Amino acid sequence: MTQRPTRPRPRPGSRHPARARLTDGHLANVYSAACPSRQALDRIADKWTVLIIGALERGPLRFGQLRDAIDGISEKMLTQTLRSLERDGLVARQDHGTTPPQVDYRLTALGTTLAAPVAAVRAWAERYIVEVEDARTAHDLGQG
Amino acid sequence: MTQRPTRPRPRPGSRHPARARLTDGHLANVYSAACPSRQALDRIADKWTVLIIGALERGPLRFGQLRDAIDGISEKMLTQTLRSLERDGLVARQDHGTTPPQVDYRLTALGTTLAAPVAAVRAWAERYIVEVEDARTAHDLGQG
DNA sequence: CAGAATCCTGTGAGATACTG
DNA sequence: CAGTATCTCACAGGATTCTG
Repeated sequence: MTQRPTRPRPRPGSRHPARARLTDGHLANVYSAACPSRQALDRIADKWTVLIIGALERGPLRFGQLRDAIDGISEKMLTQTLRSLERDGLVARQDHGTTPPQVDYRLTALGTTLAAPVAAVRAWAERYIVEVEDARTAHDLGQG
Repeated sequence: MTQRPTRPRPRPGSRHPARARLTDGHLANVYSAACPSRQALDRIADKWTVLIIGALERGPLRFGQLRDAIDGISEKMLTQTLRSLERDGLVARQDHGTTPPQVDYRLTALGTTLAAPVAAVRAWAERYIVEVEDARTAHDLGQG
């Protein structure tokens, strides 16, 4: 999904071996893959994560409701992503212990803080999708 | 990366066949995978996309500068993602036609509108990474 | 330098079946 | 209902080499 804990570690014998310098502060916005906030980004910048956070924005939902709300997600990915979000303290899982089982998911306080940025991205997508599509068809026409 | 044009199309014979209803407006934030803004999201919610947009935020960069600025990206993924961004009208490529070749990339006007939301997400990551890590270790300790 | 072309592998992710 | 367990495979994506 996104957690790739056993990332093969960029082999030292690579062709672009770190490329060390960056002598001046010219490229200040460099942050290494090891940088914690980069890892957080890697986690957040994920399709299903964004969609789940978005779906939970308005309140708790049950497993099945999430599955239905997020078109195209498989139960497997839903479960996996929810587990990750739970682990990262963004989503809380509440099992009511009833039978048939009833479990719901809600954003934690931390998760709520993420909802705003995510909503901004979604808003962008909704606002500018037309421009993107236009650019795309224009580009494709140009290329044949 | 994100473009998976030949996605095997969620087979109609699937076990959760659309699940049709959603009778009431209860889950208003459902948008199907076919919905355009969903597709835009699928494109945007990508690790490399976010990082490239972020890197170009402050001004044009050349290919090598981007490669160096974005730790962990391979030349292949950089090229691919740049091509996609170009196609979507978010990034403009300028080839100076010199030898040795010199090409630089900059955000288009459209791309610039995306920089803000993306920056918000990055800001979130930087601000809350600690909480996420804490939650994670707490959770992992709880589970053994 | 900025890529294109190739080869190869890990894993993201769907399909299916089983269970309390 | 809310999962878990498997099997499977396409493809994302890294490594490497080549070129104008």
